[in-house]
Amino acid sequence: MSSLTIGQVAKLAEIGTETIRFYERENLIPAPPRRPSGYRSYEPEVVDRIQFIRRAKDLGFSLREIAELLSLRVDSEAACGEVMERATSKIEDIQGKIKTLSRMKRVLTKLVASCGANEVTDCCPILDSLEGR
Amino acid sequence: MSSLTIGQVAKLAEIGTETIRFYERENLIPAPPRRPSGYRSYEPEVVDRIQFIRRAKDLGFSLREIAELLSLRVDSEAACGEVMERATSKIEDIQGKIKTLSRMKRVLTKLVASCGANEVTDCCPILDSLEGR
DNA sequence: TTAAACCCCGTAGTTTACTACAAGGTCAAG
DNA sequence: CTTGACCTTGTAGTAAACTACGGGGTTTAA
Repeated sequence: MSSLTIGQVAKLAEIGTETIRFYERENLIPAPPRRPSGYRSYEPEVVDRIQFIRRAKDLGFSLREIAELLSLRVDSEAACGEVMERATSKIEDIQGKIKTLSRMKRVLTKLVASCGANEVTDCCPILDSLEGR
Repeated sequence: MSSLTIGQVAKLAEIGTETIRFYERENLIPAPPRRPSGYRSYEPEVVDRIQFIRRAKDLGFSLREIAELLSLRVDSEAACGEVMERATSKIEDIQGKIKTLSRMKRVLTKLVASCGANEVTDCCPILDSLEGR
């Protein structure tokens, strides 16, 4: 038996069962088939999908944006162009985030370095001056 | 006169005046001096700070975490060690985000590439399979 | 000197993303 | 064959981060 109950999925994905149902209502995960009793019956892959949602959320994507990311696929030739367009814009978005994070990291690294260098009074660059663009 | 009213700051930072007051209440920006009338009088640097907050928020940091980031500085020798510790943990956090974003970008790039390659039926890798750890 | 545009404070409402019941049905171990 | 852990739906409550009033005082440009 490769199918899981909602509770088993919740445990594997380290998330509450109500959050899974909430994601189902919000169309972030597909409604699974049901057992005769009405219990949801999940394939193990749903765990990956939930973990993807969690990671994306942690990166500042809203659930709406995550739904868009998850819908980026092509079934028919016709949709290809539109998907490419959306994917390309997401890539730019992501590239921007990476750039900002890299700058933040560089400033923090400098902060740590100057702290270590034992510059006694007022020894660290202030983070305030980080992002004046 | 280099000082700004809240409305001028709001316009420059592309944000509402109520949000600025909200950030003040939440200690994300310092309470500015007042004019005799009670009007807030800002130095232009506050605009940078607000933009930093906006960027950090977009990267998935909560306002609490942003407040922490903004407080990373050292005035006395004593605080140095603790600041270094906090900064180091933030660097790791940021590094993790960069890594996940890079993976997302790689998968999306592959998606776009395979779309362009004109693989007609079911031509794109599904994003579902993105983050199985 | 007055009217539009701005500021003050306080409180209340909204959106997003959960999180917690309540009332009841199901399953599996002893 | 029952009991405790688990599932169902639906509704309501919460936390974070704004956002929008209302009732008033201030500035500034005509």
